[in-house]
Amino acid sequence: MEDPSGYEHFTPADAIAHQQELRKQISIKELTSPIRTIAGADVSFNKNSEVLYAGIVVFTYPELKIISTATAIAHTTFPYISGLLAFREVPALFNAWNNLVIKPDLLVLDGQGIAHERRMGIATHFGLITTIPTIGSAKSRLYGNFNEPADKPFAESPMYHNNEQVGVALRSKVRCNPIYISPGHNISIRQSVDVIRNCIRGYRIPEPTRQAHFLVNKIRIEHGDGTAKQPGLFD
DNA sequence: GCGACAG
DNA sequence: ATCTTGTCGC
Repeated sequence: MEDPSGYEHFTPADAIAHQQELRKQISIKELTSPIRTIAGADVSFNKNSEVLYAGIVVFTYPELKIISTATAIAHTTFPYISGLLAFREVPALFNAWNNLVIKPDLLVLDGQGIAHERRMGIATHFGLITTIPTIGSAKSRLYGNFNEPADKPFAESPMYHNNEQVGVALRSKVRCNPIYISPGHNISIRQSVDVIRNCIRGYRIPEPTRQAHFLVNKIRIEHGDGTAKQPGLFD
């Protein structure tokens, strides 16, 4: 398990080279051990602020009762660059992860897994450095072509790049845009979708991610970072 | 050159 | 991602 704390000084070229190196270790295969706990992770921040608020919420599975949470506040100067999200958010998430006393059997990240140009979405990246099985559940598409899934509960449509499937567009809620599911590491595509389906509780966003989102926004506001505005032109 | 572009 | 009120549709 390596330390992501050095990402701060990476250039975009360094980051891409690192992804090319890490991708060699990706394993997409059935998770055979039982899933008794699952967790959701998310990061919150103010636009144009270098402070990130990371949080992880652990649940029993498949009941989805919250049993534990952990947070971390971190600083970063790595900008948001499409395709390099992990280099901005993983260090903060890693700190929250280390603050978790009981590690879950599976972790859901807010972003892509292998549905990425180098198969290195944030879920895959986090799975590789922690060795924990991960699933990427994104609110919008980054990579992969697909047909619009039917407007029926849990309708699915595979996402491909050439002839390779990289994920699934899932209609988690009727009359809402689909969510994009892809395995991160140490789990299969089919299993990733089945687990996420079991985590949908009446909302478009799966419960682990939803609760993690509430948690990180709460600590951001508590920390007094809730209403920072654009730097005034005269102050 | 033009369009796309996780959070 | 965050800010932010109303408004259209089921």
